[in-house]
Amino acid sequence: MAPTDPRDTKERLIDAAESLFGDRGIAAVSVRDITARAEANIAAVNYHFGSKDALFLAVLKRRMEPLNAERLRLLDIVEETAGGEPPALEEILSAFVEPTFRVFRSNPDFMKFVGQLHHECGSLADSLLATSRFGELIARLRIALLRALPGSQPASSWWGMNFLMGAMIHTWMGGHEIEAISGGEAVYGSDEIMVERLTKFAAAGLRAIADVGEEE
Amino acid sequence: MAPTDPRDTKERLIDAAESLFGDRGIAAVSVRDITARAEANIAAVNYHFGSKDALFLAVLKRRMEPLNAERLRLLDIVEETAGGEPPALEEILSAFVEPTFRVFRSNPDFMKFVGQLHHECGSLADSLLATSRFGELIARLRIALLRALPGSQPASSWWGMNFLMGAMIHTWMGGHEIEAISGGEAVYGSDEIMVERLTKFAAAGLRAIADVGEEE
DNA sequence: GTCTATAGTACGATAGAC
DNA sequence: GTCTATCGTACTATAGAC
Repeated sequence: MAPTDPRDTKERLIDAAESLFGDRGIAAVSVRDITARAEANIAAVNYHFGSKDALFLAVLKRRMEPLNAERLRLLDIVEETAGGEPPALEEILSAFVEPTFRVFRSNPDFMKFVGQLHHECGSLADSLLATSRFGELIARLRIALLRALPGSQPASSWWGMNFLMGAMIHTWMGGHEIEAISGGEAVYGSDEIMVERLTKFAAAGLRAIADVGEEE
Repeated sequence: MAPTDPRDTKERLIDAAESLFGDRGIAAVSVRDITARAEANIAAVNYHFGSKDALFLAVLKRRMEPLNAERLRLLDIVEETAGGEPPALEEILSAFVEPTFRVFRSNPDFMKFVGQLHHECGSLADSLLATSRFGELIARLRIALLRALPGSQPASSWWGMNFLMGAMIHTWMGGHEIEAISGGEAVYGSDEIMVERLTKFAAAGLRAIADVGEEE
């Protein structure tokens, strides 16, 4: 029987894998799950990608490359607009956060997949760092944060970035949960408001911990 | 051959499961992995617990029950000490955060396991909410936050709690990662400093988003 | 490029000897 | 309480027909 989705098998496999990886994690999804969802034959993953791991990398690269390129582009704009001055903390963080919520709106499964990846500690997590200019992005972000927080402890901005990443990942993965726990009081609302919440939260947090750990 | 660990098989199984669940997630760990690590027979999990799921619940309850009881106790103390006034935001958050870092020092695998649990969306995640007074803890925390942030948007404190949970989970699970990425600049340091960083970060963040989403 | 069939392995769980 | 042996199932990957 012909699949209901008209796109070619290779693309349907990436879509199916993205969706399942985001929902259940990478290790917990079988090739059979993926081919069933994609309405493809069991052998299709191996034919088109060679292995489950290679399919995983294809899923990661398809959206991560344009996503990180966009974040770097926004960082450029923020710094150019500010002239020689250090830009406001909120604007720097927004360049890092906002594009992910744009992807989240159109492809929530992908951002959940990235969240899963951050917490599946094995060798797979390293592929995130090695892929799609992620290391370059972190380095640029770090320099911008240090300029925006003159005199702060070097460790503080690292831990602040760590907290922001955690808050972001948890929001991608658990937004629904909070809506349920709160009995409807915490509504996701628009992306704009969520980005505003996250960037204001992290900017104020970074300023508050700038001197934690300082010698007396 | 006798196991090298002198404790009884049941306890060794819980220890082994906790450690493996924290490292790799729950779904990715097999009963065989657990019994091998515990130096027990393959049939031991079924004999002592009945199933892998029942062992999972035993791992969760063993430390989660005393942990949440301690968080509720600290919340009581913070509120009593403040008399009728609302306590400072930092102190409320510390009651929620500090005990987890005490457990993290002695049993890092357990807190990583809890982090894994929060992000493995299936039916297992619900067991966290249903276990060990977690719902009660969240409700108490929420009321305290609202009193400490008078006039704030109801949704804001929910999202702030969500961000704090994410930052905390990511720190349990990825502390090592940040130390590596930072090239040694972000050292974990003492629990006291990490708790101080997290509570100051979240308190300032909560104040900063208190009025986000307000009608004009 | 898509299918069937299957090799080879690992899984959770249980029965029954000791 | 611990062992061996095994059932029934699911897994990744591949070979070979069409």
